[in-house]
Amino acid sequence: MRLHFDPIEEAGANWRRRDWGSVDAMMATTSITRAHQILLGRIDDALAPLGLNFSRFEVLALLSFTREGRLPMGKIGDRLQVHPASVTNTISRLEDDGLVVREPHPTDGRTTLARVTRRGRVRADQGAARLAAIDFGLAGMDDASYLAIRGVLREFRAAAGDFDEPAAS
Amino acid sequence: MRLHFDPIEEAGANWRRRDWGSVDAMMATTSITRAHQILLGRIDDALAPLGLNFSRFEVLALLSFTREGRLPMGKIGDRLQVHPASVTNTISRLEDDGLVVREPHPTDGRTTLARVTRRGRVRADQGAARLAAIDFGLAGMDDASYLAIRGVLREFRAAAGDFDEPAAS
DNA sequence: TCCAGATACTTTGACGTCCAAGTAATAGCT
DNA sequence: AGCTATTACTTGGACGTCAAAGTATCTGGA
Repeated sequence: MRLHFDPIEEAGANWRRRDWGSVDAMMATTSITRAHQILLGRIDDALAPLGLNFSRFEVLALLSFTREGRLPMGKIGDRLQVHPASVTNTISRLEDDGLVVREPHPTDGRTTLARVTRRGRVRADQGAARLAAIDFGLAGMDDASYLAIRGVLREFRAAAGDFDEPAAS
Repeated sequence: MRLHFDPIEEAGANWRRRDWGSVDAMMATTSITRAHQILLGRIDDALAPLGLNFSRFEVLALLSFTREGRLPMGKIGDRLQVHPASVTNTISRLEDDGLVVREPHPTDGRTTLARVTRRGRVRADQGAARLAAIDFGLAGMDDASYLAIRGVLREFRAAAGDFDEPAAS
């Protein structure tokens, strides 16, 4: 279904007519929401043939970046900003596919480590190649726009307390 | 959990080290994903006291913008870019709360109309006020950034076929 | 040493979204 | 009119996320 007008501009006009306020913020937020929806759809489509979705791929990539290819479940959640229950679920599915294994922590009995397997590393490489091939869903956008988005949103994420700003702002 | 570094910058460094390609696109997409996550969390928190989430609010707002306060289910899905099954679910829940009613289409027996009730209109107004109060989750961002985001993403959405560009590009 | 509180993960249940299949009604062609 | 394809919505199942409760383990103070 292709609309013959920009639904966000339309919403902005309605919002203004109603005098509901914060029109520019509404349009910006809605733009981000819609862009996210498009991107996630493309990414999941690209990864589907590998039996991955974006969440699973992110975990594989994160593990493969570490020195020993493993992390405590909790750290994975912290890094990827997902709920512990979601980590449990994601790791269980990756384990079912033999891309990850669970290991006990050597000294802390509470902690479970997830370790990426050889197959998992291969799968991560394949996923990365597929994502790069579609420019992470952003295909067609120019480099300046990449940087603009990243810059504006980095500021936003920092203000939201997503991470500590470096001392020298 | 507040990290002491920007996880996206970190991911970019790892990605580059691995030579996985499309680093700037990866960082831009990840930024959008994370921003969306933050925004949706704030918005749903703001609407929760009203028994709404963003999806439900969007439907109420959309209906209240129409001349007669009603639309076919399918049109709602087209406008908000959500699956028909999701529309069914959302409308059912709004109906349970008395914010919307289903009506048969006067001439087309296949079609069901959703109509916003008086209570639904009030609830939409309340939701809009709450969202405006938090600047749609973007609080703290300046007006120039709103416009920058909207401009860049509008181009992206148009390229993605989200809507037809006006003749004079 | 012992125990209360904190930490780490899992389990259960509620909710939202999507896909695929099913039901009902309309539209178009003959 | 009659038949077929299309359209509109709903239902059931799979999956992902989150919150809250449960289990196991660790930590730190008495």
